[in-house]
Parts: sequence; C-alpha cells; structure tokens
Amino acid sequence: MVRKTKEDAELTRQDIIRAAREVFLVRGVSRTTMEHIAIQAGVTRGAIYWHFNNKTELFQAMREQVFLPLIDRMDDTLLVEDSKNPIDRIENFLCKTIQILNESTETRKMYEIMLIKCEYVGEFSSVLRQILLTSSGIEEKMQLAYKRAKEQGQLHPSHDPAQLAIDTQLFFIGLLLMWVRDSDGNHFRNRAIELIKAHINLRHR
Amino acid sequence: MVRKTKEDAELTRQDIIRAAREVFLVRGVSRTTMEHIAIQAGVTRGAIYWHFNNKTELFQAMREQVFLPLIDRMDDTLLVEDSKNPIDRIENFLCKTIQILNESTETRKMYEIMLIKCEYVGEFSSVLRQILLTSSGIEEKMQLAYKRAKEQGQLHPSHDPAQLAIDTQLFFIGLLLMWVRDSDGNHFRNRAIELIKAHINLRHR
DNA sequence: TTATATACATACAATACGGTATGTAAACAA
DNA sequence: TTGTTTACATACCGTATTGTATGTATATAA
Repeated sequence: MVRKTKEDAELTRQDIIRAAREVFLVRGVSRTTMEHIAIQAGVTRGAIYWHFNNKTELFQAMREQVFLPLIDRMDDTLLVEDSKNPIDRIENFLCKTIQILNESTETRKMYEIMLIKCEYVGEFSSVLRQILLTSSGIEEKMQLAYKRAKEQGQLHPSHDPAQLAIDTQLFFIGLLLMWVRDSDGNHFRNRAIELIKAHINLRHR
Repeated sequence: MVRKTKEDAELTRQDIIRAAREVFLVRGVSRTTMEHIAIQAGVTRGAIYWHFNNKTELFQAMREQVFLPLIDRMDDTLLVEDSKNPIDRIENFLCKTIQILNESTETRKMYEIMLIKCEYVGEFSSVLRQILLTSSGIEEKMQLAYKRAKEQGQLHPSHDPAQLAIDTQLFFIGLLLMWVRDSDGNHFRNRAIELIKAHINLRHR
C-alpha cells in the first residue's frame, strides 16, 4: 500500500527470508508454498516475487545468509598458523560449531532444514554440489592441521593425517545429522562436546 | 481390465513399490504424485489407492521391504557370541553394509531416498522416530561388542567402549550420508572400505 | 449357478498452486 | 512540477493433484 524506501525494502527482504526459514522448518521445503511464506512474513506473494524469482532463489538466499559467515569462521579457526597445538584447533573448530548451533537459532534451523527438511532433487542438486565442495574444503584444511600435528609428534606414529581428517569429518557430519534428527530428545545435543573431546582424544599421544 | 488372482495382486503391489522407489529417487518424495508412480508402474491411481491409503503408507512399505532384512542381518553380524575377535565383527558389519549398498540397487536407492530425497515433516516425523530407535539399537550392540573387546585386552586401555561405539556409529552415519551425496563422483564410494578399516584401526592395540 | 467380494480402471469435484499481468501509491530524478 | 521507477498488492488463469465415487470384469465362495 504505502511505498517504501530502499532501506524498507531490504527489511522486507529480510522478513521474507526469516519467514521462509520458519515455514521451511515446519512444513519442509517442497511442501512450502509462496503463500505460506507470504502469510508468515505478513506480505503478499507479490512482494516475494518482487525480491525473488522463485522458491529456489529464496532458499539459496536463506542458506547463504547463515552459511557464508560459517565458512569465514572456519578459515579463521582452522587455518591460523599456530605452531603450538593444531589438534586443539580442530577440537575448537568442532566445539565452536556446536556452540554456534546452541546459541544461534537461525543457524540451528538452517542446518535442520538442510539436513532433514529438504529434498536434493532437480534445481536443488546444485546445492548438493556446493555442499560437496565445502566438505572437501573442510577436509583439506583439517588434513593440513593434522599434518602439522604429525610433524610435531602429537600424533600416534601409525596414523595418517589424510585418513584422520576424513574420519573426523565423517564423525562430525554424523554428529550434526543425529543432532538435528534428535531435536525432541537430547541423546546427542547434551553430549556433543563430550563426544568431540573423546573423538579427538583418540588421536593424541 | 482383467481381474487378477491374489498372487497377481501381490505382484501389482510389488510393482507399485518398485515404481515408487524409482520415482522417489528422481523427483523426491514430496514432489512425487500418485500419478507419477502409477505411470511408472503401468497402472492407474486406482490400483495404488486400492493397495495403499496414501503416499505415506506407500513410503513406509517401500522402506520396510528393504530395511527390515537389514536389521535382521545386523543382529546376525554383531550379536554372535564370538569370543575371538569382537572388533573384527564390527568391521565386518560395516564393510558388509557397504557391500550390500554396492550390490543391491534397491538398498542403495532406498538409502539415497531416506537421506537426501525425503523431508521429515508432518506424517514423516514418525519415520524419524523409528530411525532414532534403530540407531540406538545399533549403538547398544556395538557397545556390547566393544565391551567384549576391552575385556579381552584388544582395546587401548584409555578407551571407553560406550564412547567408541558412538564414535563409530557417527562415523558410519557420516559415511553413509556422504556416500549418497556423492552419487555422481566417487570420492567416498571407492574409498569406503578403506576408510572403515582405518577407522577401526584407530582402536586396535 | 449365482451372489459377493476383489482388484482394479475411469470419472468427477474441489482446490491448491505457480506464474504473470495489472494496478497503485509513493519515492526519486529531471 | 511532472515523469519515471520502485516496491509492492491484487486479480486472473491454467493446470496439477488429491480423494472419492462409481463402473466393471473376474475370481471365489456358497
């Protein structure tokens, strides 16, 4: 009704993204219609189609809003040239991710949507490819950290940094998946940090 | 058109389940309509509605057809009272599962559907609860095997069977997820057995 | 043999949904 | 001041989808 300024429009855009996240979480991505999101955001479908061409674009925007900062943090935590304790850096990275999931509702909801409320099919196949790319990025960085740890004799001599890196990554992916699956109970939520420490502890000495 | 016997009806039922699996895999569960499945199965929606009340029931039937035999095998592989080498039993269980995924198309497709082609929302929340139950069942059995291994001194003394069990389970869940995500490439497919052996190897001595 | 239940196919009704076209009021540029 | 663009709301259309009601031929039981 009333015309908005550019700043107002950006607020509307954020409202829509926020609303989409809520509805995606409850109804799943496929079963969510533009109308559902519009109602949740307090706008009409017209507004959504103005800001986004379709649901896929909106989904990507929601994903990037939370996900891109995560990648930045990953670089910070994992890649710092810390000659002292690279293994601690890996542990910190994992623990910090869990902490963020505990503290940031948006991040938690986004992960839940990505892991169990989304079907990676058709246009969403590209998202899967992005995930795989990010994964191998994380793997590389972990491998680097493990390599440094080995050079400093922190690792068991029979352990291979490359395999340790994949093992840790798969462990963490499994943890995240069970974390979101177990949203009602708390079999994994409460024990996550403890499990990470135990996992890392397998590498020491 | 032509009236079928009970045996024919059962064949039709299996055809429908098979067709559903194919379409679920390509279009995702939510985006699959009864018509899609009917066409793939060479029947009409009428036939499907005769055998199943709705898509959720059909989904459950597809899941159970492949999944229930898996649980039976798990008991066989993990629970046998083998005083010699319980750790090998765990390794065998994991490797055998991978082998089944490699050999059985239906199992592979079913896992792919369950992990990345299905939104666990609404009526499907109950499926999630079943998955969690099965998970904790696997965890218990692994824990038992690790406990026996510890009693026989096969484990590093500082390792706790309960935590090893969860660590292995999370590793394997992560492996399965990456396995299906990486259906195009082969970053995980080819290396799965190798990764399992490396993971188990972390426990020895 | 006949009645009934089975195993479907076909037809129908209601509606949900996406996309787009159009309307509109305000901001902003000239 | 006027024209144009922006940021939406509203309206419309075609179609996809579900569930159900109904039709029908045949197996099977009596």
